[in-house]
Amino acid sequence: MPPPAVRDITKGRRGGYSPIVPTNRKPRVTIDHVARATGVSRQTVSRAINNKTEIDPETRQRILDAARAMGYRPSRFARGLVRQDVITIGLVIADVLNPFFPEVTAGVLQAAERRGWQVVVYNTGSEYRKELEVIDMLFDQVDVGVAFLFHNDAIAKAAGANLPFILLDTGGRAPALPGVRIDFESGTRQGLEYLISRGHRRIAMLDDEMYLSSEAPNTRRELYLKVMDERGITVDAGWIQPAHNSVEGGAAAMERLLAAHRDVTAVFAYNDMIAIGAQLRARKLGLRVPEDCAFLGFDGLSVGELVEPPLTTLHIDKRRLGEVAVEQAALLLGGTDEGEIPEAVIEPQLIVRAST
Amino acid sequence: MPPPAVRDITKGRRGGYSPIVPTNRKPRVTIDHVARATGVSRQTVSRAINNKTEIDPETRQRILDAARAMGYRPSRFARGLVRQDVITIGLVIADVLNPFFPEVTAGVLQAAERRGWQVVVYNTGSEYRKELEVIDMLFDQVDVGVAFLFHNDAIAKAAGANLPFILLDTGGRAPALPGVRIDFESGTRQGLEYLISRGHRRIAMLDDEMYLSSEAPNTRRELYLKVMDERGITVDAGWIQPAHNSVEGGAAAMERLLAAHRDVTAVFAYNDMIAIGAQLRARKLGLRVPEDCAFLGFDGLSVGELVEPPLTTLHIDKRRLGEVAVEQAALLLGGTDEGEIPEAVIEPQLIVRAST
DNA sequence: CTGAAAGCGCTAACAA
DNA sequence: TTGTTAGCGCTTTCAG
Repeated sequence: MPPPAVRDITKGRRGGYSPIVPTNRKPRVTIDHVARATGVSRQTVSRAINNKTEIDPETRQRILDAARAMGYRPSRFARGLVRQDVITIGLVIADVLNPFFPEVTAGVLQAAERRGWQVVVYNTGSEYRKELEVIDMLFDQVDVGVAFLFHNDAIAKAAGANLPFILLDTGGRAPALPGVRIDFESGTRQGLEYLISRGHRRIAMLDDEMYLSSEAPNTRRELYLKVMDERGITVDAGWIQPAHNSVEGGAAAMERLLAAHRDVTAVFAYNDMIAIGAQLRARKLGLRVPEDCAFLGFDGLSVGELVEPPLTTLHIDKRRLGEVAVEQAALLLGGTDEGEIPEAVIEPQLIVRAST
Repeated sequence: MPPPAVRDITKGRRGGYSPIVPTNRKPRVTIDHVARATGVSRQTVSRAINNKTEIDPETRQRILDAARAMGYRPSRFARGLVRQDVITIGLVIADVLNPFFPEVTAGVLQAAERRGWQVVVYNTGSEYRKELEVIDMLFDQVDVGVAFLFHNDAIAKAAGANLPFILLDTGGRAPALPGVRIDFESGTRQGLEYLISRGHRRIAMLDDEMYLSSEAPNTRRELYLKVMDERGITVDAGWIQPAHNSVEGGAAAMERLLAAHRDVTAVFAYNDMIAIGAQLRARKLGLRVPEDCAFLGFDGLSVGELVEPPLTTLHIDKRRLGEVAVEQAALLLGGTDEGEIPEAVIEPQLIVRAST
């Protein structure tokens, strides 16, 4: 037998409705309480709360006052259960602190607001475990997932989860899920051809270190190799440096690159954050930008306009990316079959500034 | 009598379960469907879905397979109704695109995740109507609000809404609601005293234009006036320029300032974004920073480290701000009375970089 | 204008 | 191990 004494105390405290000693968790005020307190039926309370017309204005006011005084708040669960209308979208991003994602989020929030949808946000840090966990959460808590997923296992899990799902950046992987594709191939091509047209040949690449071991095809690095090859430029293996996806990561990678290959004349970075860090460090080490070394980013973050010199970049319309994803989610929820969702493509645009 | 024909057609389309022509909205698969399909009670299905122990492994698997095949997904509403455990916090921010807020959001998301809470995000743009609207949404959709609110009417509404509510930045207003206070007075004092100690006297202020008509006391502008007065420095009205809260706004304000008062030697900006825009424009107009004019920001955004010269700023621990707010929300939900919530204060810290 | 009945989809408690 | 019985709190018919 378990010791009942202890248990009873606990129960007593939680369940006790002592009007003097405030209990820890206040019991919920329900529509029935309000109905009883005002001497009407709960339907009438419901009418008052929901601003229905079929109700005596006086009664309504009386009920509203009482409800407010009692601290009544309708349960969203009970409500949602009966009128299945509130739609919640689960937005999964890698890192709120990377300016790329707030812009995507802005697009998602705007599109969602237009439709009266809610947006729950999850941050994964692109960690394997978190990505898998978050899919379970989505499954339980939202009507549709819109997600940046790095790991193939997570994508596979999402695909098998019986949950409407849209990928932000389907990224050349097998189209297990509908979503938006960012045309990195076009971007990479635009960027490198531009550099080459400006006379650069020894073009280094600072890659996101996470993609070193990636199973994903069509990474920016592979596209870089492909385009360089097409142009008949032999890439020295040392030109490619892995970088942590951050300003500091870009700086460190640049330092390593310069130690080994001081002769590169341009740097093609995985993204703007890495490019900015690299450029900053290069200048600190005495190089002139772009005369000694040019820098090309990828993303088109607005911070690129603020650094010295302003960063040339392959601009992605991140806001639109978020909006389009929500539109696709709407199609999915509207009953369109997963296979029928038209592929949306975001095409990067070269923006030339002073860093090249 | 209403014309029934039209109505009937509508009803027929929505309710028709034609197996050939897919209807627009597929009817929800419920636990009962799965139960019937597998020949067990719905309780058993529930056990299988929720990984309970009291169930034959074989039965469980059979049910799980069927559920998956049928596309069954438990309703979060029905579930929430019975086990009242999932807590959702409504995070209201002014602008996702201002780097200040993603940092706060990071703190909120992290603290929420630790507790297993959901976070729904709303963006108001500090618009009067949106702020008011969002409070209605919160009231309906979340368990507790954590919000940046600019307009006093919105704060008042939130205070009267019978919803647990925490303010991010209570900002010297009447303590209608618990929340975190950012100690702008301390920050302003640190910043201005530092500038004065460096010999500056003609210190301009670029204020957020939204606060021109604000009812809030203790704005950064008023604190600036107060400290300058304490130091015996007479402030020329023209030193104060309103700026749109953005880099471009800061730039425009700086240009106006220089047109009228080229003799100022330092600029105290409402925040980093404005400071960065101002500094950029000043340099473009030929001023040397900090020799001709020094710049001091407020926020401590990481972008301040990337500009040229790096920005001196009053750093606010935004991440901690978000975390603390969630901790206060937890107290509120735990039953602590609103008045008992201890005031949390975030103290800005002067970070000296090359812009001063 | 108001109330009674029914049920949204699920799980906790109790029986079998 | 499984099924039955009660709700969770609300809104939607349908009667009065």
